[in-house]
Amino acid sequence: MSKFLIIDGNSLMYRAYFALPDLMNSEGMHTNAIYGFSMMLLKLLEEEKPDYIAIAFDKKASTFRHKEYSAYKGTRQSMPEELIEQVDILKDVINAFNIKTIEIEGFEADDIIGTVSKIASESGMDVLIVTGDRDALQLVSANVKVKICKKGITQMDEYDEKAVFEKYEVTPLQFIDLKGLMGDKSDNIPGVPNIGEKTAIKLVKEFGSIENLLMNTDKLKGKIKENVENNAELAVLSKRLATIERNVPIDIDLNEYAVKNYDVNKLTELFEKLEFSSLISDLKDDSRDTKDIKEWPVRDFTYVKNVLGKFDVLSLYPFIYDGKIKAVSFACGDGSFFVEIDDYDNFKLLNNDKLTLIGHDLKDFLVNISYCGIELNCKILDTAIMTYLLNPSESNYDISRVLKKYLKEDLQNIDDIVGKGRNKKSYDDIDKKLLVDYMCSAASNLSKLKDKLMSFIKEMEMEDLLKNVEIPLIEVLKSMEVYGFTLDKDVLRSISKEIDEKTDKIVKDIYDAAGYEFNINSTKQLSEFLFDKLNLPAIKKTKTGYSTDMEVLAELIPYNDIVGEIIEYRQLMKLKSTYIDGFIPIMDENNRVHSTFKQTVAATGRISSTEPNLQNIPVREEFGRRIRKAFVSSYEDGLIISADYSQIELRVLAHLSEDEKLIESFLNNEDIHLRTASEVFKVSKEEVTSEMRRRAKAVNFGIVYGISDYGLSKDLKISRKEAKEYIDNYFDRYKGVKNYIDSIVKFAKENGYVTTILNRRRYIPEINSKNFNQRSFGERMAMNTPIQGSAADIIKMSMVKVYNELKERGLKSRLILQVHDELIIDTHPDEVEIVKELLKSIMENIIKLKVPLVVDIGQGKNWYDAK
DNA sequence: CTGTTCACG
DNA sequence: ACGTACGTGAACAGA
Repeated sequence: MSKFLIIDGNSLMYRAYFALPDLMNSEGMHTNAIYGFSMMLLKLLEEEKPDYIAIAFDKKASTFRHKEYSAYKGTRQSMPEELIEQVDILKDVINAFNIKTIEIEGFEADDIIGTVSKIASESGMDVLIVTGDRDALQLVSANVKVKICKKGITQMDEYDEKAVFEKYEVTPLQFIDLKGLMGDKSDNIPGVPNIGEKTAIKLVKEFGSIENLLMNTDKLKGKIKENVENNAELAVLSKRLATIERNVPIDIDLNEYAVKNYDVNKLTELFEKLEFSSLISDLKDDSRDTKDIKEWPVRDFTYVKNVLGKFDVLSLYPFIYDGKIKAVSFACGDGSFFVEIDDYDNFKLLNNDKLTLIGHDLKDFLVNISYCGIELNCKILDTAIMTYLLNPSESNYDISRVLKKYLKEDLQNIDDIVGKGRNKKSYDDIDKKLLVDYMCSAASNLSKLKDKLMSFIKEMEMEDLLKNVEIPLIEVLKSMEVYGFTLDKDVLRSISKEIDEKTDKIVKDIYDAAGYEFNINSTKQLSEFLFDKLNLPAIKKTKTGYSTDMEVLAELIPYNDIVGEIIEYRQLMKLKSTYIDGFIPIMDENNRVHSTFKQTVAATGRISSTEPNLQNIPVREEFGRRIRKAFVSSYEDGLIISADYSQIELRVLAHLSEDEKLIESFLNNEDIHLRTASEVFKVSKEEVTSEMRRRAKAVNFGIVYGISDYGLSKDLKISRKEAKEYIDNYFDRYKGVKNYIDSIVKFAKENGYVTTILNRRRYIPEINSKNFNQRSFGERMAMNTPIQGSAADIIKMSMVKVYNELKERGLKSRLILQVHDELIIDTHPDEVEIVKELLKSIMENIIKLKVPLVVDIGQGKNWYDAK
């Protein structure tokens, strides 16, 4: 059966006004009545779920009761100023709820309610009347109930016939007689003097009605008899005044009062103006909204505000164009909508620690809004990273590819919508329909994608890696990017000048030697000069001609002095173009450069750094190393502190292989290359020469890279036979390593993948190739990936912990860079000692291996000095 | 847009 | 007989 909810607007408005403290918004407007009324309305809609609803209001003109009795409601004070100013807004709110109000000239809300409830109940509906006034109890019948506010605004008593009788020992209709006898102070209904509730109930119970009482006054005694007899007319008038009119002449179509969706935009806007933030978040869990989303997916932020509070998991897909977030699509499950972004502050709506945001490459978005000062505290999940963990060798993790692969969803390519290169469209020229469709499809699939990926991740036992390392790392990398690394422009300029002077002279020398000018940077023109003009021996060929790389040039040095100058020119040009000319234009107003760290690029699990790449700043050659003098702290008198893992890859190898000798070396904190030299060359440690140590070091590198005699021979410029001897000797002495390498290759051949300490996985399809090169490549990957990847796991764990520790302790120092085995902290001068202790204790104890992890710390006013 | 070279771990 | 050491990114040249 349908349910008609009818509300006494005036009564509830007064009720809210008096029950609540004097609330005001920042404009000084009183809001308590609107607030209380809205709260009651929301609660009623949610609890009662009516099919029809109406709110009745008094009409200001005098009512028929005043005509009969001029003193009617005479004691009532006029409406307070603070309530009057709320009435119109309250009606706007009701309007935004899409609820119709009823007001009729000359009648009170009570009478409208009486009439409408009669019509509704006669047409077979259940009626629920909500009011603060007990008078309404007279309207109760078999299918009409009344709810009356008890205390405050949220507590209500519901009355049906039985409840009325239990409470007042009379029927609903006799309630009128009761009131006629008792009178009503608030309505200024006189009643019979000296008859209160007790006597009135007794009389109504005995006589049934006022009329019957007046006919039988002889049965009364004493003072009561006297009062009733002397006030018979008053009693009749009081009864008439107390009787709610149920036949107000109105033409009403009940269907007009069917419950509609409220106008979320308007309502949110009003609540925002009134500053009812808690109510905005109460506009929630309304399935009607999801329906709206599907019907019309373009929204504005007012709408978003309402919707976002409702969900504890939301998918988000941003459209970042020219470095700005132009639009975002939100989804809950597969319901989604699109919003254009005019004000980044709107993203603060996502600041909710109960919310989980699902995104694909969320860091891009988080970094972007962070540059505008917006930091979110919601939980995050990233489907791009999840996809990367499932297979870190993919060339890219574009959403369209991923959806195609895991959900068989076809998404139009974003490049087809936006255009590429010189065909890139201006934002306004983009086909909005296509963009909205693309973004909503992306967002609405993320949740399903997440579920699918998560089931695979659990299957592969990578949930810990995802949740404890990769996901927390997003915020760490974000912070590193946004904070940036401060550069000293003067240092760069002075090195630049030095390079210019040197190269000017070198270029002249080379042109003199050639007898003509050419582009020394061109491999082709340089090889013409070297191999045609100078007739030097061409040692190596490339696909396109003769090679002129470092290895070749080094061999040509003895033939002609100019070769040395070419080498120097190359080095200097590299430094200038990449690290000086490349850096100066990307420094911001605080002299900082902001790299982008890529979490889904390196197949081994490492992170990579781009634009600029801060992970390949020169260090090996002294001249290039001076570039590091330009990398300084952002703090006045601050320090750059560098903490690097000593021999982390060989330690990981010792752990994984459980090789006794290797473990022993690390337990005894030996010089690892010296020890290897003594083993490989079968001499005592005292007899190891520096050349032997150098070669042993190369052997160790070779082991880590997946050794081959050819590679080693080339690196050490020795014969393959000799290289093979080194390797054989090594494996003879380090049997555990040999066993490990054999078993990991075997594992890879059988399973098609290898794993790291944290169960990170890399597939190696090449390992079973019939092509020798491919297969060998696969074998080397099988050997190298668990080592390089486990080292990556370890430093990633350290990054998360170092970042969190600095944050929790409220330190000003910041983790600003990771270079695979090294963390760089921009350190506040007051925090040097604590940062050093913190780094060492966290990094060395982040995981317990079969060998200790050792961290070396360096400090200085710049990165150069921190080594 | 690919190839070469070279910067780092 | 095979002919690469593992993992990255940027600048430049020359189609």
